Amino acid sequence: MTRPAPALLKPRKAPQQSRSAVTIAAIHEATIQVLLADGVGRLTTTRVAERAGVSVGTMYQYYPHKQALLYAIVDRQLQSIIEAMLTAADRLKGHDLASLARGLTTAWLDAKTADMVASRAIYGIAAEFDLTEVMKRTMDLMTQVIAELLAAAPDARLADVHGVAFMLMAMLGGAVRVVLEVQPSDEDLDRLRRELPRVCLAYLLSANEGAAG
Amino acid sequence: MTRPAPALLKPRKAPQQSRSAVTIAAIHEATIQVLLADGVGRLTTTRVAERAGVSVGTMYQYYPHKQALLYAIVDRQLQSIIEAMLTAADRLKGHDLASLARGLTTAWLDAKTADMVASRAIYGIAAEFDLTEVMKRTMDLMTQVIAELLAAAPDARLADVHGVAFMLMAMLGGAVRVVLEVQPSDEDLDRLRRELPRVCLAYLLSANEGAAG
DNA sequence: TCCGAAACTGAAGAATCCTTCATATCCTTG
DNA sequence: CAAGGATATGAAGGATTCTTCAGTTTCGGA
Repeated sequence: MTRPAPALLKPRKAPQQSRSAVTIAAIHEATIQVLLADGVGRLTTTRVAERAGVSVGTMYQYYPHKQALLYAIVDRQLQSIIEAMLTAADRLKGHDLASLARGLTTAWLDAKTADMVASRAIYGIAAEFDLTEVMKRTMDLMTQVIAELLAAAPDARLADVHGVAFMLMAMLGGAVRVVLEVQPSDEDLDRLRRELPRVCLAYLLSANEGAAG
Repeated sequence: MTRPAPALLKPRKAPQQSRSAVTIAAIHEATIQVLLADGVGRLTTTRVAERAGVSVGTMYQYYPHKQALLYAIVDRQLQSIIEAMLTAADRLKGHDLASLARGLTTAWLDAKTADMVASRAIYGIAAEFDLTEVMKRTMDLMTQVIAELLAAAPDARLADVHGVAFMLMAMLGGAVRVVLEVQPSDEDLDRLRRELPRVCLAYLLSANEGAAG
């Protein structure tokens, strides 16, 4: 998508006193709330400020424009997920396919549901401006990480490691996304948590067999 | 999400002369183009009219407001997908799990990629206002259809047919979505087409075994 | 306690955007 | 071919939204 201009997406200034940190947190929280309650279309600076209990001007003290605020929120969430996955990857390195299937799905679900509200809110802005770009980069990184795990698995004999990692990432990311997006019931979440590892493992074993010499 | 008001989402009037049909088609096409080129945020009535080569007023002759236009486009695409899937389901009824895995993924991918541009565009507005509602209903319907197919498969011995159908739908819908959303390369699409059936089949067999008496 | 910096305020300007409607043009049918 | 409905136009009103900035309040250190 050829969007407006990259613009300056960085925060305007960092908080120095503790009260401003509180303010920023309130703004973030308010943004997510408005996002979930009213949708992107009705996410206005005024509404966010109002719900955060601050004035509009305050927001503009930390972010040069609305986009920068949204970007900050998405970035924070993505970073948190990346971090969680990298930690999990570190722990899972060298484990067999079964452990990987279980470990990866658990880590992904944990990361996404830890702050489920934020996750759901973010799906809403993903389409806006150039967030696709950021999300694509994140997915590529995750795919890379998964590929390395697969390569290091003792019982793995995969012909196309990267291809399998790609599919795994698409399934994980996609399935969790569509489920979370529609305000899932507890039953739905349970099912996801129970079946997703099975899906991944079944696929891994199938791909492994198919490529066995 | 508590959104504005359901509003009247139906078209204002139906075309009677052939030229108006052409106009409507042009408006639809333009909407999708603007959506992909500029994103939801910059999708304005003026821009759409301009690209369609008509005046703004013309659009308001067929749709009471912008939302109705977007709704019409989403609805058309969803209906087309539903129809394709129902046709496929009809053909696949009574087939075994392997055929179902192959048939369902192929049908889904065909439906989504037939008008890939429209599909991608729609992912962008999905988050907006009450489209989540419509999409959820569509997904529920599809899940139901898949469940019936699974129940009718001769080699199926699934304990929780609905649960498996739910997962299958989440995987299909989700995986295809995340891949299409990021302007996939031909290689990505090939991979999806090649591996997705394998994923589904592997899962079905695994679930079938796990539940065998 | 007092002062300078940090943080906050919110009215108002500027920019969009949605929608209407009076008017003009194009078909079709009798 | 003339009349009447169907279709198209686009300037303008009304509403919303983003962003700024001059002025006020609060905090922290001296």
